[in-house]
Amino acid sequence: MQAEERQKRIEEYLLKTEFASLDELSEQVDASVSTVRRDLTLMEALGVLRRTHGGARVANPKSDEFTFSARDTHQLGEKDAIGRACADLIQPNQTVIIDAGTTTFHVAKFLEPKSPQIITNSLPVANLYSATNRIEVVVSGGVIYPRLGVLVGPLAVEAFSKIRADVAIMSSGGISMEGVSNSHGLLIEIQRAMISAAKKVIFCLDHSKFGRQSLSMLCDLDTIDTIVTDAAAPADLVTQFRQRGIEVIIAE
Amino acid sequence: MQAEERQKRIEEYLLKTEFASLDELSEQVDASVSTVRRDLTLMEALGVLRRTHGGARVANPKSDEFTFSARDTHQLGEKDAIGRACADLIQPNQTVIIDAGTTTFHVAKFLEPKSPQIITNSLPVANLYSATNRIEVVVSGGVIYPRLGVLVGPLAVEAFSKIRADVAIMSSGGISMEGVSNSHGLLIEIQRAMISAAKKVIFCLDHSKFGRQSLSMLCDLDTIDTIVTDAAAPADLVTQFRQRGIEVIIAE
DNA sequence: TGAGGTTTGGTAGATATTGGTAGTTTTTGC
DNA sequence: GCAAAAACTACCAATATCTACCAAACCTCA
Repeated sequence: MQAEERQKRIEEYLLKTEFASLDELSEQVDASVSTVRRDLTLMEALGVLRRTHGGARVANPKSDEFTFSARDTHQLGEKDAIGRACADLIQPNQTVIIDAGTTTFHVAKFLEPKSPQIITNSLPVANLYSATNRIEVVVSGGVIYPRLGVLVGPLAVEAFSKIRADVAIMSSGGISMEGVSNSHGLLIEIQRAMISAAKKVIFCLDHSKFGRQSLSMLCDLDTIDTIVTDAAAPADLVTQFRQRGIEVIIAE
Repeated sequence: MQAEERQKRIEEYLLKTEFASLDELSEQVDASVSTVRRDLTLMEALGVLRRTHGGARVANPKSDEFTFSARDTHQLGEKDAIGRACADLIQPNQTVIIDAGTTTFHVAKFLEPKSPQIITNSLPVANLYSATNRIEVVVSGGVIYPRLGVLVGPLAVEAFSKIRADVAIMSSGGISMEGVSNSHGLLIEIQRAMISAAKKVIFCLDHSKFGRQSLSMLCDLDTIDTIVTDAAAPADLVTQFRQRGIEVIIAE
């Protein structure tokens, strides 16, 4: 790839994610870390972006667009690792449903090489691939849920009830032996539709979700095929989930 | 192959891909790398493209009405004025359909005070209000049309056929006495659905669209209630449109 | 047909870019 | 506040690409 093309892709990627680590960028543009470093130095001089320790962020963040993913530098490393590990589970050319949420967004970042067909109700995920034609992205309809950039409402539910997919990549507010729960009542109905549309159900949950229980139950453990989490997940719960026949993948 | 033919093909290829390596181009036009090199040097002198290390990129990436770019400053002033003038036509609490396109995007920017309900298939418009909860935005479903950030396909058409709105704010590639035309075939069907869903149809067209005719006809003049344009619109056409009973508003 | 010019494909040496690696600085975790 | 880990800088060797030039092929027109 040409230097300019690489730099443009870095810029576009940053506009979507607001912040990115060097490793992430080097993977995205398929170049060595050294090269990305040089690109960043150059682009910083041009005022396109600002370098930080370990990565870069956009110089003038589009104010509102990605509030949720932007502020989410919380547990960035874990979520990145979960994203990579989960993307590894996807076979090329599969049809993948991606739930809205910060963790699943990080999965979406690493899906491009698998060239899957993606179906989502998340605007950030949609934006991630709106410029490339390497991946077909289907967006469910719906009303924008303010601040989260999620499409909700009957249009969304309907969209997911009409389709079939190979995998659903989900996230939620908490998981315990009782099942998976989520705090946004509006999302539950859509998530259920996603789950029943997919042959395989993967939940991406960082360790902080373990043992937590939110307002409303989403589904019980039998629904889950695979859980992807990070190294800090409590070992006892992991063991119990495995005994229940759930594949648990510890990222990194 | 003739030199000219070769250069034309290089240009066309670049317009499609934006970047291309020498090897890629030499394969495309079936000539040696040396020849392509010479072509590129010549074409760079003519301002058609810019050489880069290892290849070339187009000098001014094409931006038709629908290619959306955050840094689109092309005729920014006019489009802004049109946006304001068009937003003035909207009554508070109306339901408004917003077509995809750069001009209509500028309308969307000024709609917030009217707190309308917005229905759109444009990702940029959706992003504009994804963070605020002062406006309800309904996004049609659909497949993302690469690079344009527009949702197309049956899901989109279906979404608009099921709804009713007060106003449709449209744009297109050209308008003449024969009617309104557009270059993207895929969008036509959706735009027709938008038009028939709305009680009132407003077209936002900067002066460069006047007298132009694109590939496919979208609708005839009788369909249009109002045209919003800028001061540089050709007076003769404006007069003729008015005689046909269309309200023409000159912004600024 | 053949001289004269032009275009083409290829090649050697010069130049630029890339990926990797020491050694230093910054950040992190306790 | 200290030690370990991560990231940065600066440099080097290995590629990749560029320029400039040459000979062969290809026109053109008398």
